[in-house]
Amino acid sequence: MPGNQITLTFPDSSEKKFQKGITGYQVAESISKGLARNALSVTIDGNVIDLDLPIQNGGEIEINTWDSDDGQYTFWHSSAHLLAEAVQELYPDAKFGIGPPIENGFYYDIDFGERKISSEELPEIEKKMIELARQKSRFIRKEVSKSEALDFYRKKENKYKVELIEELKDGEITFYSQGEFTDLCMGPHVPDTGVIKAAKLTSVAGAYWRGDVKSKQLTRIYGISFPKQKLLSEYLEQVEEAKKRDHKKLGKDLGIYLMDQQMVGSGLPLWLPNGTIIRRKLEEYLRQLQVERGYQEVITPHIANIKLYETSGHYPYYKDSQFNPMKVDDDEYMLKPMNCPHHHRIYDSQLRSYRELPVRLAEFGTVYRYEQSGELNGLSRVRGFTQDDAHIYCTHDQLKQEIKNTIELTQIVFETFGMPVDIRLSYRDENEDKYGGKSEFWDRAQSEIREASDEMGLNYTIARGEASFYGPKIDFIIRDAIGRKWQLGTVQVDYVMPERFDLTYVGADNDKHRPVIIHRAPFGSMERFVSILIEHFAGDFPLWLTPLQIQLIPVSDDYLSYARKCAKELQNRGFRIDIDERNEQVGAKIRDAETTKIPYMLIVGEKEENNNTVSVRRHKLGDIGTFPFSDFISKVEQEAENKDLPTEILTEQTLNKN
RNA sequence: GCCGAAGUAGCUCAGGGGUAGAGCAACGCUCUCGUAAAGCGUAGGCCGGCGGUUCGAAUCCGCUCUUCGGCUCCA
Repeated sequence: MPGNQITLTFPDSSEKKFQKGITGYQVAESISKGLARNALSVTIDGNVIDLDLPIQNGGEIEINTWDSDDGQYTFWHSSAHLLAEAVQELYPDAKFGIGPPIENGFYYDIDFGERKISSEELPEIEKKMIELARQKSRFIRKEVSKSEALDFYRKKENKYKVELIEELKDGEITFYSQGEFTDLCMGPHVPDTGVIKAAKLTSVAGAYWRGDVKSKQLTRIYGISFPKQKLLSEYLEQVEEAKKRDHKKLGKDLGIYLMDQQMVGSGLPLWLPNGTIIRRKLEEYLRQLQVERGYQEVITPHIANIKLYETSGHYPYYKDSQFNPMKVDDDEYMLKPMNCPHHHRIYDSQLRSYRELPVRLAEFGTVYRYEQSGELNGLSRVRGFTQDDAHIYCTHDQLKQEIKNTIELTQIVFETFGMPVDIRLSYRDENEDKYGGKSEFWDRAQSEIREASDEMGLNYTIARGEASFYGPKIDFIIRDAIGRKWQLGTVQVDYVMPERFDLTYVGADNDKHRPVIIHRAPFGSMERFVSILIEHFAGDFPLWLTPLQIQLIPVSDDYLSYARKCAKELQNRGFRIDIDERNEQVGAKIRDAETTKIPYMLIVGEKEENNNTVSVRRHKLGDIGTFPFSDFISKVEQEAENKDLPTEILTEQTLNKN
């Protein structure tokens, strides 16, 4: 009977008819046995459900395996339940909070009462998890009434689940059980625990119940799991790789920055000579791009009268994350927490005509914010940092084009570093109190950034509730060389500050009008960007950025003069070079240059001196042969000029494309 | 700020109630050397800080500071 049939559309757009009430598993089976074996859950019209639930209505269907995000989500969600089951067996008094999947694994928040769990106990829990997984217990879904659910957890004296259930509607409450463990859960889950072949509990940490500082702090156990042992090993290798790249370690090894807790203070980095070269090179690079695009650079002081921030509304709005004001004469002054208000005053310092708009004011401006001590982290989270800030004052008619220009600039920047970019449009959500400015402006700004993105043919996602308080924004989320995502640059539209600072321009009609402001910062913060670059390149910077570019290694003292001659020539052409004049063997000098990640080594001895050549070693590649000195110079000049990426990055990208 | 872990030489780490250890780095001397570590020697530490227990503490206990992993926050 046709009434009993539903039509399902597969990801490849093919359609198939099925009996109403068929399960996801059966659909998978109808495609292939392998798919059915690997299936973890099924997504129908965007809703992820269990494989054994009957499908009542047609729609878009996707069978989720480990290879899809939904599949991994299901897998890790079930793993969280497995973790809870193991904990329940080992610590019968434990009370469970919530246990969701996350980007890389899962966690469970647990109240262990007076007992403290240390990381030494994790292997035992891990062992129990695998033992339980081997029992291949099925995940059984059960619909329960609200009173039943409340009864169940009241008996267990679990106030957390009771609190959660009280907020749910009767009729939509489900429990999931596997083995001896039952949990309040809306699902979905994998068919049985047997699919979890490998698990690793990675850390234990405190976490407030429902993220509320005033609530009780529960013990959060983090873990990750896989359907194959091999995947776990690969994951652990990747974690090791990330550790090797840690900018805090490399930053110290390579002499990039220093944190001096004793006398300077937490979160206040000291840039060492090597780090300063990298930072200045980045600044020069962006400055050049900005000059080409009509930006004007300005410099503003590090403190200002508090009136400035009261006018912008940042104070007292962000009072908790600012350094306390200080008394100066009869006024209060503050360390500047952002550059924008200063730029607004520069804009407002003269009468502006529509003919001179857009005015684009740029500054590498250092700002100070009071971050909580526990939040500080190397260069990536600090209390004093420099933004590659700029504010573009333009007319409403110019807005879209200016947005496009800033997007284009940001894209060029990340391309230079070999970082693929994902774009996110951050809109406001329904909670209008969180935001300033008129509703109509918001709607207009949101559609402008969307139109600009569309016209540029960008792929983007929309995130509601991620806007800043004064306007919607475009966030650039980059992926580094080992696939991690970082939110970097942003472009923000602002209709609020022009009002607050009463900014105007004289239009063609001879009337005063409000400009619109675009805030933008491709790097975001120089400190954080450098920390990400260090990890992205694993310290092997492109030639143009690297602090020491060429190491000259004379074979013995007899060839020092030739080495000095070459060095002088390279220096004259602007290269950063060093001669290893130490009384060491060649092998040792090479080794030291290699471990400090210097891109080029020039070994010079009798042969080279006689033929006016250099023997060239490239970092990580080794000996690449002997070249006439002049050929070497043109090769490296070109490499630096083109801002070529280190070979390895190029290789990884090429591989990723295939 | 809160939870957990850790602080021993410039770096990486061992030790552990009875005079503080190694490797690398540094410094000195010898070797003048051909593609990832020459040899010998010297120096280097209030075992993060304060207090307690003890005849005696780097070691045990308490507090504190700092760092790391999380939580919260991020204009």
